[in-house]
Amino acid sequence: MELFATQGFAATTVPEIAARAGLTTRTFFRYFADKREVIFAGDEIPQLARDYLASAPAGVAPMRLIVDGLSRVAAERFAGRRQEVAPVRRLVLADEQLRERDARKRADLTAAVRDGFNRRGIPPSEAAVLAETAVALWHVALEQWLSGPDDVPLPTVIAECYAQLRSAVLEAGPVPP
Amino acid sequence: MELFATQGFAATTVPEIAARAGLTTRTFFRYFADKREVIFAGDEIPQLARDYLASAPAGVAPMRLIVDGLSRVAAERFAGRRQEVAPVRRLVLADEQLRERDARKRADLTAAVRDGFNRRGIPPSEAAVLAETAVALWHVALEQWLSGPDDVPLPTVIAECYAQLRSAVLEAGPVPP
DNA sequence: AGTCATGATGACACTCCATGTCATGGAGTG
DNA sequence: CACTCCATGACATGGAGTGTCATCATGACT
Repeated sequence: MELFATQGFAATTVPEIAARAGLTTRTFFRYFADKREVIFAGDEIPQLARDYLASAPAGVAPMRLIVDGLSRVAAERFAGRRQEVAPVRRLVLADEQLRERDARKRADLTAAVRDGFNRRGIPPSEAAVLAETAVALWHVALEQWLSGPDDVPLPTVIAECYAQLRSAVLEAGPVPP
Repeated sequence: MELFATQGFAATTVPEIAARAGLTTRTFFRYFADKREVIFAGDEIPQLARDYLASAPAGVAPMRLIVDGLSRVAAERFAGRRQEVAPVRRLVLADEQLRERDARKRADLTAAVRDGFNRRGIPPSEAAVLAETAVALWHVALEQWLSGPDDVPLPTVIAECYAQLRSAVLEAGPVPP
């Protein structure tokens, strides 16, 4: 992180990182699949999503499960950590390769949520729509939370985003026949 | 595409591609920023989205704009081309690097749609939610269309996906206060 | 026809990422 | 004390991607 902060991600080589950590390049690649993973390794959110969807009571409306689940993850893993998450996020957004890897991680999370809904007996097509919606809400809320003032809790932002989605759907009405 | 079909994407080197095309490796990289772009280059959909949102009449409900716009792009650019798009999609889904690039292209499209809504005067936060929803619907519908039978038109799948989103939101109701 | 600018391509060298392979050494175990 | 196991180092290699200069075809202008 020190090297990235001073030189940027792209300009920092793996040998540099390894040397700073007192290791060889080869050992670096034994811990991280590639250079980008050094930022993203150890992401537990997909597993959290699976666990939450597996343990939630049956019969709850899926979209309610989503808003509840997002708020819970927000409260458990992000509350009070905004000042610590924001710099990493800035680093990711500043580099094309990292944005790309971030997009892949997002796809991984979507797959986890879709899988979680499938295991709850929701048919694949609907599960896909729900998973995409969940992750979309999550990302918009996170981005907004990180770029906004420090005194707004993430669950509040999530609720606002969902409210916007809901009103957009209500305003548009059903699909024309 | 011939090389990718027989060897897979990862096992095909840029010198191989260049030689098959009668060019040098250096020239390949003058046309494509990297090896992955050879699959994705020339994607016009983000620009289509911008144009559509710029030219659509004012006052239309944004979510209606989305469903209409997606159906239009589907009809204009994908109607009858399912047999031609599906193999490329399979190639992308079979390779990790290509899935990653695909995720980035999706993010690019999201940015274009968000921008389009912003230019229509929709506030940033709402525009972000709308853009994410639009691209989510698009991807789910496209995936479902490509994996399903050949006689279902893409606009129909889009309408079904939106209907699922709408009923999920209606079922869940407003956010708890 | 001759000259010149332009742009595309080839040729070459180079750095960095990523991986396969074997050697080494230290921590436990009997 | 020998032995196994595992992490790391050392080394070699190949492929991606880029900078730089030379070459050559094209077309405009005189």
